[in-house]
Amino acid sequence: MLDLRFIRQNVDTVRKAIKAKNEKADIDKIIQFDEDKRKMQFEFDRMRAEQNRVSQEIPQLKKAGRDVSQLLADMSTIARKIKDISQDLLEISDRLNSELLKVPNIPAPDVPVGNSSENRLIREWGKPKHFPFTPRDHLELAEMNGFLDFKRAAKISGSGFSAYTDLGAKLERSLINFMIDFHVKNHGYREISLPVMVKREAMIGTGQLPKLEEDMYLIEADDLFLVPTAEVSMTNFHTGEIIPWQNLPLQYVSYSPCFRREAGSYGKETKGLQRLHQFNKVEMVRFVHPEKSYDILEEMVRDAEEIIRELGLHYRIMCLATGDLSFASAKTYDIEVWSPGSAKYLEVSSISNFESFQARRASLRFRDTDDKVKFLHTLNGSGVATPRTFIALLETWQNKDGSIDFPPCLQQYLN
RNA sequence: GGAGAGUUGCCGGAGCGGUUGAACGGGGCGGUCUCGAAAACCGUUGUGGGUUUACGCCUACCCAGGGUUCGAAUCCCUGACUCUCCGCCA
Repeated sequence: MLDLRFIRQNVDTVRKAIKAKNEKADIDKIIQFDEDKRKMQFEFDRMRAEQNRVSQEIPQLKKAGRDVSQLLADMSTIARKIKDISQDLLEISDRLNSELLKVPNIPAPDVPVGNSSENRLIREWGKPKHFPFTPRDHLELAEMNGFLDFKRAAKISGSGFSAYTDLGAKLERSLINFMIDFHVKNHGYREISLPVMVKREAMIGTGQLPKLEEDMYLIEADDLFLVPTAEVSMTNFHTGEIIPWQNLPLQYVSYSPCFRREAGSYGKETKGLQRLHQFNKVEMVRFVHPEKSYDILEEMVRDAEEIIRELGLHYRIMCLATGDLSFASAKTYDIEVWSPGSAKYLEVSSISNFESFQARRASLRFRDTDDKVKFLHTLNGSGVATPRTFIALLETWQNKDGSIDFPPCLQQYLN
């Protein structure tokens, strides 16, 4: 959510951002509602002051033996008016707020403008591995090694679900353990494990709602959502708190299953592990001082890429263009690993700076050195998602006979 | 699922329907004292909104939403959450 005062003073900037992100928030409505609301608030305050003043006089007049019946009658009228106004005030606040929740975050100034074709290559590591034979894709390799069983997964849950079997299951678990341990040991994150079912407010807090309700799994009986990423639970972990600046940054790493309905994306990348309704991911979240968030964004990219390097995978880093940015993000880097089997890059990590956008929605504040309470900045990044990493790992480390070698960093977990 | 208890400021803990933004205690911060520290003493210590060049002033907020009243932290209703016990269960 953006600061209303900011919107008021930077209408054009906000309009541009809405357009760049292909969103449809109504700024004119917001400006109008805001104006109406402040007018009502002023009127309400004025009448309330009057009411408070007289209400304090009444007992004194009574004590002095004066007749207050006329006064009481007058006040009764005022009380009714106040009730009417506060009703209107509530209504306009609701309308303003729900409109405000539709306004996306503003892209950072150095983000390329345009759709995904404008995504900017930042750097790459390694190069596509050359094989002296035709590399197999992960499905074939998984089949040969008995790592996956999609048919049976479908029996249980339908399409879009995976089953890892035997060494495949252990490999996936090893990936998760390796990543978490690595981030804790080398990058100073605290490991946490949080609920994967969350309240509606939490989903609004991080910005999935109201926009993406269609893509979320909802448990209607309890109005709880299955998280599409651990980001939701982690970012809302400190909701409503005012954190002393000395305690910043706070940085957490957590593994969680992620649930996505992927409504409307059927037929896209549906093969194997590429796009699933449920998958596992290690996620990093940081709560930081606003002045440092962009440095930390770079730092988090390095945190994530180190993992992939340890796994011996070729990758590249892209800076997403405005049209490809998520609703809540100001700037996002994607890390894409090379899949020799399909000869293309697969997104395994997305690292974003949300600036104060989520902080404002979820009420995440800190007390700065000047003793003022301010919104902090939040960032998150996958560190990283397991299915596509699993794909690239099998395909990159395959041998001619279909057997797989494993990178050294996983040995201790696999043995 | 059944039965009860609770939700007040940074924390503990009061609070007859009318100067209660909230007693009292603790903590924090500032000061006096001290070579320094401790102790003692004094002062201060919430978050939004509106208005003002500024000091300030007004307003809202004692879990949330309604209601009663001229006036509600205080009375009534509904809901959320927490806790205890019973049942059930991984």
